[in-house]
Amino acid sequence: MTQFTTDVEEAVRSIPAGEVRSYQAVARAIGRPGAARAVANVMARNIDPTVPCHRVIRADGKLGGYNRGGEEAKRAILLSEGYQC
DNA sequence: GCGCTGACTGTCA
DNA sequence: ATGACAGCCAGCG
Repeated sequence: MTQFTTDVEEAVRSIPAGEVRSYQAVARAIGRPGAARAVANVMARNIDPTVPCHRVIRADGKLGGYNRGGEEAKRAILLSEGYQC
């Protein structure tokens, strides 16, 4: 586990339920603007239940991806949390 | 230390 | 508006 990963997890954990943040926004929050791809990489490899990675979507409003059932599951979770996509 | 990969992003055609 | 291309960053072999 690297510091970068830890920072990403913390930033994602700070996202309130029903809200979403783009990978770029998270990257900026941890002081690495432009590292959106690296952030996505952390999400993809690190499956941590303490991190609401389903609240992290693309900057264009698309869901992006999910390691636990694909975009369908992600969309379902977001809907159940109150996020209208 | 080098090069490839990916749940991305912004720009151009 | 939709698709293709290039740029950026961290992790891994």
